[in-house]
Amino acid sequence: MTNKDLANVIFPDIDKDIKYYEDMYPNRDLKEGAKVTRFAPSPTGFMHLGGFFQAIIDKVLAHNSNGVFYLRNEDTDQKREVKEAVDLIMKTLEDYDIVPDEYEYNDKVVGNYGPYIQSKRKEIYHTFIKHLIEIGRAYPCFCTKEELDLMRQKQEKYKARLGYYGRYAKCRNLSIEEQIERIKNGEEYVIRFKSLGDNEKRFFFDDLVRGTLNLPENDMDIIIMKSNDKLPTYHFAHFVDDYLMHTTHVVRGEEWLSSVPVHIELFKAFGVKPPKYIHTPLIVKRDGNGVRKLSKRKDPEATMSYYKELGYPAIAVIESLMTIINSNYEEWHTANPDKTYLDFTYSPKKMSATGGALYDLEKLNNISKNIISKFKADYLYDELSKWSKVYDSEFYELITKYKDYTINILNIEREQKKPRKDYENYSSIKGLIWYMYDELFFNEEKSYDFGTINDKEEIKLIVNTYFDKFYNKEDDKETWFNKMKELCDSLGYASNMKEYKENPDKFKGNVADVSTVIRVAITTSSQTPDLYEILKLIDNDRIAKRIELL
RNA sequence: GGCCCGUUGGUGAAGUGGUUUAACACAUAGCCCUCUCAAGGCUACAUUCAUGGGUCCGAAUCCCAUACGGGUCACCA
Repeated sequence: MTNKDLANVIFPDIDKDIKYYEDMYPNRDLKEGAKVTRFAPSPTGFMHLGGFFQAIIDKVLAHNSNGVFYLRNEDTDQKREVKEAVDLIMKTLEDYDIVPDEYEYNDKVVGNYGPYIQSKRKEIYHTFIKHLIEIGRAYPCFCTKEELDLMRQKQEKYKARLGYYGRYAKCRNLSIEEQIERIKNGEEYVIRFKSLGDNEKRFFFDDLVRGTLNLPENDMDIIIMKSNDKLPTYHFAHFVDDYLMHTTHVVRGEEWLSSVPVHIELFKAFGVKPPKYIHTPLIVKRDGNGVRKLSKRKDPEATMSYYKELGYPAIAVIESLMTIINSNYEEWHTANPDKTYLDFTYSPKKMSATGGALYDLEKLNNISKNIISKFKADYLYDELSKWSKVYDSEFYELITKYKDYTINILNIEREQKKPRKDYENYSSIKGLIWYMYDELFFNEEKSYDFGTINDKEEIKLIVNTYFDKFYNKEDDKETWFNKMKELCDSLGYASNMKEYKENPDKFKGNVADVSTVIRVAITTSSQTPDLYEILKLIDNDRIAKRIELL
């Protein structure tokens, strides 16, 4: 009895060999230096910000080197799989315009290195595992959960390293006869990798972010194939897929750093070169006095859908992530305003290796405000329309009914060298311009705060005098403002701020107080864009109705 | 507990032995401008790089120890 017999008992139907697949997936025809990256999420039902963060890096890396960025669905944990997860992942990548060069979705396969779904690659994994068994580097393990628990307890008691290795690996030395017999008896088993490593020995490993690391060799006989569905574990699938798909750069979270010795030994067992690794910092958030990993349950901002619901432009989210990816990004972007983030040369060495990057929503808001302020009004309108259609149907109907009017509102203080920056996302817009719509203005609970002037009669006097005697929709801005000053003079308010400051007692108030009254009377808010523009957009009869409410 | 990674301001961080009196950006505060707000302009914000020791003429930068934070040790990825 030989290992070959064992391999045939375990995989009687596998008739291909490694070479077959190596020939099937030859080296990619790319120019020197082209990087092949992949986004490899497991479909568990939501898209984590951290995964997206990695996808951006993958995309930038591939784009910059004329390489390939592909999507691989890591669905080997069928227990955790959520059906719609794949749709969500694809949709998110589409929303952010980072659709991979190669992927598999809804029976559509793009690219020559598929299948890109791990559950469809079973035969390939089995072929590689069979090879390992044949050369004596993998074996069936019959240990039950209870036995493993017992082993762990023993290890804890004697303060030994935890895990299945060395003398604790009791199935590694079973005779082939016994192995075959137990399999034929229908015993449950997993396949373990037979490690040749020595935990006392160390080797050097280059992580592109952290530099050269000195790590202990792996000596764990890790599970490479699970018992129930015969699918590989992450470690083994990582080796097979990234080898066959010719990934050059693996971008993954730093939680994988401690598995590096395992992965290196796997590549070594097949005599092939491992890819380069970029272990990214985890994205954390402040929690009391400490920081912790962003959690999908506690932190809404951990999920990509959060940004969509609030209506952040996709590019704003990407840009804010870019500032974490490489902090010289902003400087670069200011120096190269016409380029996009895809043109930026990402350098892993410059990436912070700090325990965790704190994702800062304030920063996002700032970036987003700047980006939205540069949109043309009709583009903003289209985006707002798309967003509100899904998340605020009432507002959607309103802006659809008054499309041109809405565009005009959005255009206030926009067509200028330094456009106004007050919309941080689409969901905040309604709260800032609601008063422009009579449907909202006359139906919402309102409270007026006129600032320094609060005598009712005085307020009415100011407003009535202004609209009866001074206001004219045809006026240009300068005339308009001069009339505002005339109004002040006629009612005993200072039209000149300097004069007022020098001699406040001589006046009832100043031009700022008066314009605030008019502003609030029409909008209820003292914080609005340019009053002149606002008044221009509201017809006189609508203005009259608003004055009646005072 | 073993192993691994990390520790510069409120935040992201630049910085790899002297050009650092520690960049840039966000946030915060103040002033200016101003019909409001936003924007913009100006100014302030780490005498110090977790702590302690060492090497050196010179250290945030190199070495050692300690502390603290994180990761990992699953038939999850």
